[in-house]
Amino acid sequence: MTTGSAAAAKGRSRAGKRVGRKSERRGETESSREEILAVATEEFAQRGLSGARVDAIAERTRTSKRMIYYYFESKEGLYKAVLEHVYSQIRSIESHLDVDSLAPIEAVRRIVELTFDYDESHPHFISLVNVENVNHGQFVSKLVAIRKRYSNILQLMQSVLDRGVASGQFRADVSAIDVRLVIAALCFFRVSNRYTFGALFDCDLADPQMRRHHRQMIVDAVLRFLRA
Amino acid sequence: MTTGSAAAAKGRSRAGKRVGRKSERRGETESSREEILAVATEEFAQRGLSGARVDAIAERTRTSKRMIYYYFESKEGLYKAVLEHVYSQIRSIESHLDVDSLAPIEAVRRIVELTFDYDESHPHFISLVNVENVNHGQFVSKLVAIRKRYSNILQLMQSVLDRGVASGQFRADVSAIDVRLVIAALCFFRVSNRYTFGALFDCDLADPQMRRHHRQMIVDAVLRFLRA
DNA sequence: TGACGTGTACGATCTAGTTCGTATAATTGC
DNA sequence: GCAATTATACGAACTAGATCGTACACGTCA
Repeated sequence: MTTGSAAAAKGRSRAGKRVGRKSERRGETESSREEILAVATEEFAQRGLSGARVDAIAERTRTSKRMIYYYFESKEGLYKAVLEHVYSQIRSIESHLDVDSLAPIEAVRRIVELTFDYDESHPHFISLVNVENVNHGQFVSKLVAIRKRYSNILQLMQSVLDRGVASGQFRADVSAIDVRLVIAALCFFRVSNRYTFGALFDCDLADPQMRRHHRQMIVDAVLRFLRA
Repeated sequence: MTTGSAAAAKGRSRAGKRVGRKSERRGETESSREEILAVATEEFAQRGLSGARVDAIAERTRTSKRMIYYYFESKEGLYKAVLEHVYSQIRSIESHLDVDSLAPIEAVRRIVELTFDYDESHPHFISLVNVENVNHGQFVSKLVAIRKRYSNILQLMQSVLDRGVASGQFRADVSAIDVRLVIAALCFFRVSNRYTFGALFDCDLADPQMRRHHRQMIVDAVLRFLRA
């Protein structure tokens, strides 16, 4: 078991190094490990942790099931890696944006738009978060690196709020976490519940026109929520 | 297969009749069918469609696996029944409420509060909707009876909006579906994402104080969203 | 007697994980 | 500089156990 971990860890760095060489040989940019991860992301997002089949993942890669266990040790290990990967890709959306250089209202608008666009263009991420919640979040809670990043997001949000309150544009009785919740809920729900909401209310949330409309609407809703 | 369906259909009405008798005999109100449905609801909500185990469901009832297949034909059939059951329990929340007798703002407030309270007290429902969305809503789309009810909800909402616009309290450029989306998103997300959101932002959304705070906050957010 | 309701035991299949073995590249010893 | 050894990357086939579903019972009530 200990040897197993060590082997996997080594394999990881090796796989990293390998990219260049192998890509020359095969004319591909993806190492086996990365390919497995990409396919597994889709599979877990579409079928859930228990619904995903290791064999199905293996078949869709150019490599074999053996390699999944070689690199990730177990189905659960692969799932964890997928989760960590998609969460780390967000890279604290806010930190890509120099919110401090924007006026509070403009900063909030940009944060909402970024969140909206990210969620809309990453349905796999949304789906995986859903899967994780169905599983009572057993695995997210262990992603310490990710959690740290999220606390930064809150701090950034808080600074924007503080400036808005100081300038008299925002009300003072809203916390950063509240705003995050409102923004996340409005952006996330559209994507996560597109199938049930779409079916029950007979509308297509993926329609570009609807999407544009809701993008504006959510920005507006959040600003109204914050306005003094 | 046709006979199978017929048997199940008969079984259903039979089971219905049986309730009284059996409850006298065993001193219980639940028929086998209802007991299976209740246990399955929990199981599917906690583990998803593929994660749920028929044997596990059977073990948790006072009856056997045979009866699951007797009444529901298959695991999928049981899942469909569970979904239909939880969706029909909502019974169009709004229709329980005589919105027409309330002033527009008050009507919206009550609708939000009802939605909030329903979602908070039915985490299994939320979880099942999640499961269904991970599965691309293959089954909701077939629940025609449910879909009809939801279109009524929209009509009720529209009438409230119309009155609000007429009285000058609400703005005119918001559709019933938009409001439904905003309300649903804000109420649903708190419950559906309580594990991931809680872990990442290090807070407990189930905390009663937090819940009370958010209940008020969401009402407020929706009203601010609608205000002319 | 015959339809309904129920339990037990079993089978066919699926699936996570493993075993054994190979090829290629890296490293070491001389 | 080259042979020997070792480590990494990979594949095919297999196994043990899980899991859905069924065959065949038996009882019970009208």
